[in-house]
Amino acid sequence: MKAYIEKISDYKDKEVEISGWLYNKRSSGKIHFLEIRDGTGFIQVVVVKGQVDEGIFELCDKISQESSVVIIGKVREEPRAPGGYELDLKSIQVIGQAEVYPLQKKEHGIDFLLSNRHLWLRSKTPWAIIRIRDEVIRSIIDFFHSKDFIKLDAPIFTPSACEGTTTLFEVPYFDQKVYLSQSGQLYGEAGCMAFNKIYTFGPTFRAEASKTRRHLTEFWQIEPEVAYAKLDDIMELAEQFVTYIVQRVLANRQKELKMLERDVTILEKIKVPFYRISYSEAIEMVKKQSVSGGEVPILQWGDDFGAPQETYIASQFDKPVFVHRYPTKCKAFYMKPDPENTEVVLCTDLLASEGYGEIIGGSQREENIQALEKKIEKEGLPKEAHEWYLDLRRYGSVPHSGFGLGLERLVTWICGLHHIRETIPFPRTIDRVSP
RNA sequence: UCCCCGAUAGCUCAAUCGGCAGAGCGGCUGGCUGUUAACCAGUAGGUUGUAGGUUCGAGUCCUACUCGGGGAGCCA
Repeated sequence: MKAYIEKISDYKDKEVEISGWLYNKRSSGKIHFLEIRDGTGFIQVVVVKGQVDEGIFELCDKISQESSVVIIGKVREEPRAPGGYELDLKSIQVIGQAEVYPLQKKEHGIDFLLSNRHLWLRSKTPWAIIRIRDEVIRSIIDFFHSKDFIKLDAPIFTPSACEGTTTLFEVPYFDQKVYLSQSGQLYGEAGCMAFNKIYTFGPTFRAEASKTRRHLTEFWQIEPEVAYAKLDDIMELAEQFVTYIVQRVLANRQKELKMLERDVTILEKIKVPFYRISYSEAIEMVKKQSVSGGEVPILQWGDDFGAPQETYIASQFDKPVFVHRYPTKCKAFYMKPDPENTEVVLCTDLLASEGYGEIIGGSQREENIQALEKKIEKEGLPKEAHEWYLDLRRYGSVPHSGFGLGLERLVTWICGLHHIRETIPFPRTIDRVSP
């Protein structure tokens, strides 16, 4: 009976056929331990001399790492085996004998691993991370559909910049130039006026010359946009959203979190409501720690937070924290100023706990056409390119709000990783575009 | 874009003051009946990133370049 390793406990004491690859081999003269992976999991196969054909025993000694094999064996519960189950081998067929495999069971440098990303994906750590990423993606889709959001696919080729042109990738497009999308938001705003509640989910591109553990040039963004929603409404939506995803990963990907040695007690605390502080309160927090001898440099009201301040603020909370109402001059043209204080805009950043930093940025959008036109002019953005966007204010404008979540930053935090590049199958960074 | 660091065997790294280029892993050969990145013995494996310079002598010092890593700013 054909089986997958992921479901092997369903086949206790039964004979199964597994199609996979030889992950590792340990041998002890008259007994071989083959660690087999089939993409769904890993399992140890035992081959004892005298209990199988002499030919099979000899063959097992010669199979190289990562050779593809189809094996038949009996499933047995075994406390000594990693995973709790092992297979007593009946027969084995080598489909493709592998050449000497470049990746070893010992430590490698990051340059070598990234150059061999197509093979590295087979190893346990990347395998666990990408499976958690998949669970996050499924959760995103399930969450929004359970709340009757429509998935709206924003274009990748865009004629204009959303927030300036310096970070855009320019590509030739017949006789003109277009840019790779760095956000689906403006299209999302059009979508929410047509469908009320929408979300976009797709790859976005930023040509930022950033060389940090938090940046990719190609990353996936989720951007819900809701008609008639105010800032408080989308903060509620955002905390429900993040909570739902984290709890789903905890429910369905325990094994993978354990492989990554993630402290799940921290994740178990991630439940609504999250903390909410204003930008002004955050500035005060930073000042206060400095007065009492802290090392984080203080900022004046009006400065944007740097990495040390953001890390400090997030580290003061055991759950993610919303920082809302930033100074108007720090933020994008489409954000609506707070009617109670026009020095600040109705925006919010969600900072993940443990110093992982910003995972969400959102705002209530400016719905007034005169105010928006003024902002576009002030920031020197091309008016013609934004005409269709201004139409959204001409024809039945309403308050509306949305946010953007970076998938890879979320996965980095959930997995407790050091670097964002491990959360995407084939990372694109400033100086690496292959494999 | 700016600052810092690195490049030696297939991989991870040593090499004292400028003085014979070395180990572990992986490969190959042999041994081992419960291994967990198995272990033990033997063995092959090198244009020290590239170009130039200093020196009796350069992996080591100097200059430039290439590639990579870490961080800042900016951002998700």
